[in-house]
Amino acid sequence: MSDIPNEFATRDLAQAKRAAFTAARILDAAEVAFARRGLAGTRVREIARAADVNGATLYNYYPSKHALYEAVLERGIPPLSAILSEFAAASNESESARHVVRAVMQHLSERPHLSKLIYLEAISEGDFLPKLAHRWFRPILEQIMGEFRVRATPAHFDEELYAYMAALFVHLSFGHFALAPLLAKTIDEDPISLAGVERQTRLIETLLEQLFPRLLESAKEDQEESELQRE
Amino acid sequence: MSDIPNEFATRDLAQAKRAAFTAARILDAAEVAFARRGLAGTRVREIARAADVNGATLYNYYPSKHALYEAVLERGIPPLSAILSEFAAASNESESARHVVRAVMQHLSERPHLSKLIYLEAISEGDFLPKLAHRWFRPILEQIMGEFRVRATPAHFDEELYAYMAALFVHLSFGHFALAPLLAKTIDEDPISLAGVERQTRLIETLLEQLFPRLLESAKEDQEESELQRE
DNA sequence: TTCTCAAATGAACAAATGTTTATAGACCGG
DNA sequence: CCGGTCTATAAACATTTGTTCATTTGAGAA
Repeated sequence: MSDIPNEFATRDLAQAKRAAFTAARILDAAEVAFARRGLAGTRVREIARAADVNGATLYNYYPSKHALYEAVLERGIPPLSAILSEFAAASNESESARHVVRAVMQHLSERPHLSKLIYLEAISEGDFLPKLAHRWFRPILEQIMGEFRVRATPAHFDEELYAYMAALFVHLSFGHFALAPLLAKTIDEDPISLAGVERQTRLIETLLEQLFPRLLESAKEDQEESELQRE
Repeated sequence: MSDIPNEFATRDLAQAKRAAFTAARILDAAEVAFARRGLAGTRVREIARAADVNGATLYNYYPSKHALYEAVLERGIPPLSAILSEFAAASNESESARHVVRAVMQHLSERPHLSKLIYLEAISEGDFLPKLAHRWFRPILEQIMGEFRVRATPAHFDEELYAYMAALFVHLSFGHFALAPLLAKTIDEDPISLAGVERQTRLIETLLEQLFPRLLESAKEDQEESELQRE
């Protein structure tokens, strides 16, 4: 099976390496471009120029602009899910929520385009949105729901309330990177800098760990209130 | 000054009305389109089709696609600022924060494109972003800073921390509408429906009114901590 | 060096883009 | 019904768009 003639093997290996390199360069450039203007707003030649290849070269690796766009998202999502499932395994320890927050924020600060890609896809209601919902957002939701069911409270709430709490977490982490350019133009500190990310991370940590039980309590009251009103 | 010949006046009035009507129809269609795909991703003909006018008609009212885009944003921002300044006037009563939240959320649910426009402009770092920062985001920041300075605590924090708290509010209100399509694909309830908006409004109210003093306390500790570490 | 073959390219294509211009249409006072 | 004036249109323009294809380049094997 592995007895490919050596001459060919080494040759193919070298070529495969080169090919992989350009493919990656194109994918990186595409990520940056798509994260700024979205699928419809990005020009193929612009990606090519940024990747320093001819416009036609791009089509040696990806059959279409749309396919390239999907490739960008397909590469971006798994690591995000990985962070969650990693902590889901050992989630019995009490500090786990704090750790997830830090891990997510650190990952996002290393790949600041991800948040923007997700927001753009959501806002424009693109073709990829269903996949995004099922492969990325639903797992987050499940994780947070499980977390709260176990630790926070004996009472249980509608699915929707959990979903909104999961969304709250997303708003504060992913949203921070999506809105960063606006915040940057308003204050002096760069929200994407180490200091900025650290500050936001602490804010989320404080909110989630220390205050969420209270939030649950109060939400319970709200819910009972509105159940009363319903009668 | 007002003695314009009557014949002309009535004629002009009727025509002005018609013109204003089409101009508004174009502006509305443009708002929807730009809120989905942003400036670069939106096609002029697409706006024209949605407004049910010929592509050329559009240029009788707006000199360029870019100008039309700016007109959309110029119309959207003032009401947002108005909500704030309205409550800023009578902000001594204790329930004011709660009222601002409700007012903002209600306004956004009536004009759900606004959030998306803002997020798109921020993400793509468009030409309008500086104006957005100074005319919309900075006032919010000032308002919230003032609020906290007066009521919350004797200690004071860096400008940046206040900014991030203002941003927190924006994430949860505006971000809710921007991310709504994703949330909608993940759960059953439509986040933009009356029930959905009400739920999110309560979440924010609970968070801000009941929990923010504690958040400030804890943030103060964090700050002192990091000041200690700095030495 | 020469040969081979995948990788990269320049030139070309039809369709779509933002915008302009010359013409037709609608409204209203006479 | 007429004539003027503003509004709306169809057709056209140059450029840019996504994509294809025939050709050239370049690195490794002989």
